[in-house]
Amino acid sequence: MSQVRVDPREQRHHEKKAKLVATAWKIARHDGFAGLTLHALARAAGLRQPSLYVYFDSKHDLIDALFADGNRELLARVDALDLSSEPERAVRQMMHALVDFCMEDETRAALLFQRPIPGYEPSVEAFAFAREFLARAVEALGRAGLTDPEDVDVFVAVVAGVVNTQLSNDPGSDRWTRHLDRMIDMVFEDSQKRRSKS
Amino acid sequence: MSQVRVDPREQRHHEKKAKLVATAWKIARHDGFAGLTLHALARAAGLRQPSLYVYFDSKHDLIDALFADGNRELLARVDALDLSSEPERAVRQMMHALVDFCMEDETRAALLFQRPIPGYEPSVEAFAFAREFLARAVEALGRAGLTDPEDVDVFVAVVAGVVNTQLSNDPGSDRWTRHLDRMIDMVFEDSQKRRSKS
DNA sequence: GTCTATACATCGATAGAC
DNA sequence: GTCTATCGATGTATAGAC
Repeated sequence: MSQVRVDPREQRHHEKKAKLVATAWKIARHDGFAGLTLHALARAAGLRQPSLYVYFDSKHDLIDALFADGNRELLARVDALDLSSEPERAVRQMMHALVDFCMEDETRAALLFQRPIPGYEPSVEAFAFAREFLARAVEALGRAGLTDPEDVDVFVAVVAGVVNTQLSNDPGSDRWTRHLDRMIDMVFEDSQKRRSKS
Repeated sequence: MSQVRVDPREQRHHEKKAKLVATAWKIARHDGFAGLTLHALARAAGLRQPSLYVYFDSKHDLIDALFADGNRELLARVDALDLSSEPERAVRQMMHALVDFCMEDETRAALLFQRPIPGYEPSVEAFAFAREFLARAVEALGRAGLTDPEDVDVFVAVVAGVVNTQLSNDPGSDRWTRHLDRMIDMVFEDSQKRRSKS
């Protein structure tokens, strides 16, 4: 982090790119991804549409920057947590952070966890952040004794179900998310029961 | 069902419309919803694009016909089931039918249960079929003793989680769907435990 | 790095003849 | 009911001057 990107030109470029990403989020939140066009972004940024190609190779490249940015933020959020030493509690903490993260910005959650943009597939680099978050979650689950890959799959499906159902059916309320702890406990108990059986 | 639509003109119109819907599904399955344009549909049907307006008022009206068609098929599928007299078993049967229905056609499932088309909102008439299916499911859950609305929400989130996770991450495999029975039982047991506690 | 100008491709929708 | 013709809007992307 010391010798990297000291070139002031590259620095300015990087900063402006970050500003454009922030502006793009603003537009997407306000008008949906359908409203996030290069013209709209340029207008909001006080630029002309072709000028954006200095910062993004293509529309998909812009979306990819948003995808990476969102996942980076999620990862930062999770890393900032003061995780409980009680493993199951730590898992609940982490999942609550995930749910809060999703609920505070539906648009961002949609980009990260659904496919709101036809034709866009995340690049491997952008996806690395998403994989990293999953790794943290799996790690936390492991500390809580939930190590069987099948149990992990079940856990993931349950949490994803809560988030997706809430976002799709009634974002803003807590009709489904309020059952998060109950559902997490449910999976843990089921996992324990299966372990004791075999 | 006897005096309705005997007019041969209306009959032909209705039949051709059904054919167009079938063709539209074919295109959407092959090229995604992004590839389903009025031009593409007309081409595949041996028509010119403006001619489609005889059958559909707009693009959204076409999508709505697909949405209704998919939900109608799902409802028919569930109604054709020979449900077990054992209530929990009947619920599992119904959910398996739902999962099979989703897995055999990702495109259709996406239209019914996600929002793959920006800007499209189902009409109330088209949505009636979806509500009807949900009603059948809730009915079956009730017969199995799962009547608490909160338990129903949990159940819905779990099943939706299985379907969505499978479709989003690895359609074609059964990595998540194979745990369907386990997860259903898990919710039932959790619900029973809560009932006995209170 | 930003601009003007423009190419190029769709797409949905309408008008009006047949 | 189907066609031709066409409009109008919108979007991404490129060329080239400054």
